Amino acid sequence: MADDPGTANSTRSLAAKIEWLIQNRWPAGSRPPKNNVEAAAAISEATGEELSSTTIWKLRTGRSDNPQLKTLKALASFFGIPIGYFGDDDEAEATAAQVAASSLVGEAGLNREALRALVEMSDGGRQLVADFIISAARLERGRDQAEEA
Amino acid sequence: MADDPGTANSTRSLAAKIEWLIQNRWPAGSRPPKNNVEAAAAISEATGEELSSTTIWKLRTGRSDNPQLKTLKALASFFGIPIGYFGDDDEAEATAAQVAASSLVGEAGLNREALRALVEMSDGGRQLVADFIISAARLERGRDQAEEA
DNA sequence: GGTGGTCATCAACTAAAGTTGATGACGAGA
DNA sequence: TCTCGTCATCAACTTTAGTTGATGACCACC
Repeated sequence: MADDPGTANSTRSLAAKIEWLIQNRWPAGSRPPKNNVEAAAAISEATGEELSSTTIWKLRTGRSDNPQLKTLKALASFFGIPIGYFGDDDEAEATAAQVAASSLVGEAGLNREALRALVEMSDGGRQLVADFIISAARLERGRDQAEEA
Repeated sequence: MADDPGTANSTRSLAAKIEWLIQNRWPAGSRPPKNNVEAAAAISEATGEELSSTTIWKLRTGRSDNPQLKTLKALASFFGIPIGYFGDDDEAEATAAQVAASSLVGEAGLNREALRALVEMSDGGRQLVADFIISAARLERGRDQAEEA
């Protein structure tokens, strides 16, 4: 795995990313690469989204580098990666903070319903929540310390 | 917020997602919605990717629902979200959590403090917070609907 | 009512993504 | 060397995303 777009890729073309997926993340027993016909057939069957071998070829060779959403979905689904993998490197950097934040939320153990509610809330609402959390935490800490003493 | 971003998240169309972004995540002072011409101009200027107002309109109204990668990149970059937001619902929900988290972390150090407090909190405390969020969101929804009427 | 400006909507066009079928290069037997 | 099969490559076609310019609805303001 000399080149690894999965970790610290920087200026890799879409073609390179897709090539890497095919070489390194082929499912079904992590089988090594295939020919384009077989690749297309496997993806089509696995995802239900029809993809021709020529499309695979164009993407691998950079003949086209602007696939449509349904194509991206099919690839992402097949290789088990998020669509964001195909995003810009700029964006990868920008989302790093979000990924960190999301792991925080994961640790925090908020349930799905609450998260979803949080998403649709106004900024003011979120501020309210933030204040609530802080005072709740402060209360909790104070109570614990009181018990210790 | 005509279209409920949170409730029927499972079958949220691309159009609804984009509409939600425009209504709820418009940058530049979180200004309320715009007309399509202004929206397109702002996105074009901010991202360097030319987008016509008709394209925005088609996406908002569902007249087209299969945008190309460069369009997705422009939208994601402009709204400060990962491209995965446009993916399937599982993935969208995951990234929605990231978006929420980033909103929490976003502006004030106060919010960062809230997240940290959340991590330290007991399970019971977190449950309390989750319930608080859900009812706050419900209240907010009710208030919005009342104002609309 | 009339006039003017704004803006969503649409029809017609362009560009390019994706498909289909053909071709030719290449390797493996015989 | 000849033949056969495989497969990347390509050209021609279809489809549709995205653009451009026009139209008419709507809302002021007079």
